[in-house]
Amino acid sequence: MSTKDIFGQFLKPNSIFKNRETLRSTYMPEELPHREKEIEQLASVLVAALRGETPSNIFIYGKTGTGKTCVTKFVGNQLIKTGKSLNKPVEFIYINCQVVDTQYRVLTHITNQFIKKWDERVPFTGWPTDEVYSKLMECIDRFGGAVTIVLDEIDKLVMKSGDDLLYNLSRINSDLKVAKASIIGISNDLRFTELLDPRVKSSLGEEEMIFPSYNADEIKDILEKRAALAFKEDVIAPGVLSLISALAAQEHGDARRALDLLRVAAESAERDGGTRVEESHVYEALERIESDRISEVLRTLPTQSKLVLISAIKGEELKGGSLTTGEAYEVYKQMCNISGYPVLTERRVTELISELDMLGIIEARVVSFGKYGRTKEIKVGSQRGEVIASLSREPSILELLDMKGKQKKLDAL
DNA sequence: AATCCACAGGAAGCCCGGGAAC
DNA sequence: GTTCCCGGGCTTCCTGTGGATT
Repeated sequence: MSTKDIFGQFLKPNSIFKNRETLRSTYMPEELPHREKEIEQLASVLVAALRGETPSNIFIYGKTGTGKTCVTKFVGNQLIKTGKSLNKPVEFIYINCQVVDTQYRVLTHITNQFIKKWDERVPFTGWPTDEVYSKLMECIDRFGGAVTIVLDEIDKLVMKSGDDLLYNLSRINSDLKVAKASIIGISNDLRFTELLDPRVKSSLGEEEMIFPSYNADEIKDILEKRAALAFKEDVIAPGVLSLISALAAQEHGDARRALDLLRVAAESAERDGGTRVEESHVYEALERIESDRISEVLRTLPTQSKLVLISAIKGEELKGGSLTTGEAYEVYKQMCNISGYPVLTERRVTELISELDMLGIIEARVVSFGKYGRTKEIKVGSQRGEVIASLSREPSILELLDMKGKQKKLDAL
């Protein structure tokens, strides 16, 4: 290549964006349309913090993309702001329990939020949990104000490590001498409270809020407001926003997904060098989002999970249909022997299969063949091609997929 | 109605690598 | 050093179960 300006060619032309960031899920808009009621309700509970009282604990439910996180953070920001202007000590701590996913980690995370103000820290491992808890109490009391702790995706944590953390946090106020604390739990699974100890349930569920899904009109409205911030004039072809809202409404009214679709569609329009986002770009985006998701998941998949996945693909191919757990395990064992990886137990492999199912890479559902047992029916779903393409980027894996003449062994099945 | 298959999936505990405190 | 913690991956052992077959 000559001295051509390689970046310039991408920088200069016809960017259709005015501000791309406004379409990202991290962006916090100044207003949240169709969530006024929820904001008000949440604020009416949390205002107690500004009066020096203890706000009630709250459970928030709603499907993904219904604005739970957004509304909570929004109100939290306002709370801090107002607290500052009134000179009231309030603290608002947000934790995503899918990322911070054990009792110990949540406690250290919260503690470190306070502690960093006075230059210490709790190590990420090493201390007994109750010591972290005591330290947390000490820190909150030293802070002395009202603390609101948000546990987002709380169902993930409870499913993984039980409700010990929630039990401890629910009696937090009786351990505090001067400060006050309240908990906001956010979940998209309505049934998860069934897993909780009744005491925890009643203590944390003092207030309950349910976020309804957006309908297509509301999503369209949200999109229009964001699009006005994100794009230059007349960039969106007519019908595009309606199409996206309709697609998102099909998926239980997921606003985040709608915004993603719009952003990715616009990006592919931009790449084409076009000046308008057309409906075709939306369909392109639909596929692109899915395939990006899959390759991202596969990239970070542990080797054993990959082996199980390949076994499912290969087994399906050999059998010409869906597999049972037992069949998949047989293929998996062969696969390990061939490639020299250690063979895990069937118990572990069923767990890996379930994980792959939850990641949406394969479909595994429990079926009963009556007298002939009860097992899981395993299918490498509609994204089969995408999965294989993604896996094939790794040479060592490619070898396994080809299975170079080793079918003989597998034919024995 | 009872049986019984082929697993599902819970519980406990091991081992390892991280670290703290003494 | 030793001894204590926590978490992740894993095994061992186990009880539970939907529904075709008996």
